[in-house]
Amino acid sequence: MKLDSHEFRSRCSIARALEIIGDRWTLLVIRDLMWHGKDTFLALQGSEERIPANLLAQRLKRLEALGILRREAYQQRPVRYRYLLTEEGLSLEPVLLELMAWGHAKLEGGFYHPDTQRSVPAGTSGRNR
Amino acid sequence: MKLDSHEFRSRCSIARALEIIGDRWTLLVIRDLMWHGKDTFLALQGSEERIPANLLAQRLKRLEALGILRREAYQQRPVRYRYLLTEEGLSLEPVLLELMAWGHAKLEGGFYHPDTQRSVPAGTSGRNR
DNA sequence: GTCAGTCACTTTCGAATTGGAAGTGACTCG
DNA sequence: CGAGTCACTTCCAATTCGAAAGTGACTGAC
Repeated sequence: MKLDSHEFRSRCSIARALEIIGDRWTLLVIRDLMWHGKDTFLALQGSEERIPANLLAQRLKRLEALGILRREAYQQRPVRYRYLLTEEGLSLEPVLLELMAWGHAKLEGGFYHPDTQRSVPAGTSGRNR
Repeated sequence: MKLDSHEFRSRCSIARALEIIGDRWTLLVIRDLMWHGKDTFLALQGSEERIPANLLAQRLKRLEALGILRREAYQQRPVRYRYLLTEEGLSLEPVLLELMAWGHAKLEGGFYHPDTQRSVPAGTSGRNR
């Protein structure tokens, strides 16, 4: 069921977007795929937030069905997949950037620079409030 | 319990942000407060997405406790409150804007221009995929 | 005064999801 | 062969959701 066959409960773009990605695990998976080179089940499972395996499996399946990501086999015996964001998935990057900016400014979270792949650790900015 | 006393499960800004606003009702409430002049319980309840009253009450209470919004009485008998975003809440606007851009581009959602308060209805953009 | 309507919640309860842990099958390797 | 690894799946208690009904404090009409 791709994005174009999903029945939405609202005409509003934000509400629609949140129906697709409005839970925290989905965006965290997309973050890891987008920026951190984590593209296998085990790598995604190994993030700091420690997503439970059943939720990770369900999210990957769902995001694939929606066309946000796709998987491709990188070996055959046993078959193993890597997961890759589609253009729909990649185009969520500005959302991630703004979330990160807010989390950095208001919550003292760390800052990742996607272009240079560098991180500023959490807690290094003053509280801007 | 304000943002500065919340215990986070991750150092990552995005994960932290999602711990605060990573459910769909929260951001929809913030959207209505931010752009649509819906600042009373009844007005917020009347949005197209039809948030259930118990969830709305809980989200308002939680967001107030976190310092994302505040409430002020606009009448006394019976006492009635309006809800207003704090600076923390208002600074989520770029997140909303990017969500809207993605939802508009990929999901044919409508587009709202906050500066002019004008809306382009859902379904008016071609599918850019 | 009574009654119906309004509003801001609260409560109820079944359904759905989450989260943590254990389990399973298909491998690989010593 | 057995142990370890990986990608899930299953299980189950806890939590959250969603829809509807309930409640209390009003207001206004009769």
